[in-house]
Amino acid sequence: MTRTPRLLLADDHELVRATVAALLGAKASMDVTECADMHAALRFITEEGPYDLVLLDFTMPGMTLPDSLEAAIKANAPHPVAILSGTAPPDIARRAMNAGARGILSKDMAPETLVNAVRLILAGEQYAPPAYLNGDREAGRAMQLTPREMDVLRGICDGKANKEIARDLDVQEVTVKLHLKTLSRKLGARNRTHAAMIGRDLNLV
Amino acid sequence: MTRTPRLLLADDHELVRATVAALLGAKASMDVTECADMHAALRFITEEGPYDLVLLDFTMPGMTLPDSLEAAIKANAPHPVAILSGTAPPDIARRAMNAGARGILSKDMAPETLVNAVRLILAGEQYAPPAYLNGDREAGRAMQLTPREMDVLRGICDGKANKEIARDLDVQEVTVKLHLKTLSRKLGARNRTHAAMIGRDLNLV
DNA sequence: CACTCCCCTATGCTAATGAATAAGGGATCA
DNA sequence: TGATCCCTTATTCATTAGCATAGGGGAGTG
Repeated sequence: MTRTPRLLLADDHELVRATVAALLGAKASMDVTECADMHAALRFITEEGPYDLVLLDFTMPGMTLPDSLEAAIKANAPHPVAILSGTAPPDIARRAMNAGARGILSKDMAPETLVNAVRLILAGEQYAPPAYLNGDREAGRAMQLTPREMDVLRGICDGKANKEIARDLDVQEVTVKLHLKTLSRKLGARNRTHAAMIGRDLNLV
Repeated sequence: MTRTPRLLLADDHELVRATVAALLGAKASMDVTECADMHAALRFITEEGPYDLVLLDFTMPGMTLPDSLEAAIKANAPHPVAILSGTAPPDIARRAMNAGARGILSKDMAPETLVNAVRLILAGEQYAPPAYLNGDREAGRAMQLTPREMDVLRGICDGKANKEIARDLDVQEVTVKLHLKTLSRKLGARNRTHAAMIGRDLNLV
């Protein structure tokens, strides 16, 4: 790549913008434009784009999945759009990739990794942490779900009530609740339904 | 196919057995063996099998998914095993097919359709109602989910609470509950989590 | 042995879900 | 103009889910 890549970085956290922009701008010699919400991002893309790469925070004003992501992808076509996430739960990642995002970047990746991931996407590849991409069961094990937690998750995915799962596993209902709470924490789920969906996305069931 | 196909029909409802056996036996000239539970089915398969096709009710004594289904498939290999369902919710169908079942037959299919489906499977094909097989969105529309119900289902699949969905859709929480109840009935789901999984399986989200 | 991790249980509480019933407004169609 | 369907809201109620805190027992490891 001979030309200086032009990037658009959209994130409502100023600290994140500054950090990432410094990293990609100063250390990787890229031309980084910044903005703080989805509306501005779309304006930048249509008026000054397409950019070689658009990085979108997935929690920022105006950002919706998949609508505004798709709008950005369409506006920036054929150049790639990637998601910059704090902690993107796997289902968000899946939906973003399904919608056509070319990568999932995490804000707490090692700086070198982040730069390399951006270069990868600029080169036309995809990038997503292995745990995100089309869940092989290794991802699940890496997530350290204990056998009992798996049992409970399976029950949840069948739409069973805690009481029912407790009967099946021959334990008390409180125990099921405990496992559910811990596995939800591990999966980044906000409740049983979310946990079930994430488990399904990771092919844990 | 020159030889008379040998079938094993396992269902704990005598009426169903009689009906289906008469249909396949008398009208389609097949040699149908009957039994009433999973234990007997496995015994028949190992002692007198393999059959050209094994038909298993998915709600009968001893039947478990995926364990005993897999046992039957293994015992009857390489000949096919199919599920005979009353009203198999899509997630059951998916899991059965994933486990290696070669078809999903419904007890309330038109008799000709049932016979044809059996012949199809005997010929080495697969059979499942279109609504079951890897959900194209047509299946969803066929299931008549109204736009609002789809909105609610999407919210559920994101792990959102009713209150949250209500805010997003700008309606009252009771309205969300109503939509949830009706869509759950349509999908055959027992609760929100189950509905979310079924919706996911049908690619409605 | 002390430490950690997994598994299980108990108590107590608040919030969310689910179900039932009743009913009004708007759109479409015969 | 009924009939039907979708969307909406209200009210009430029982059940479930979810959270926090506190603890015991077992298995494995430095």
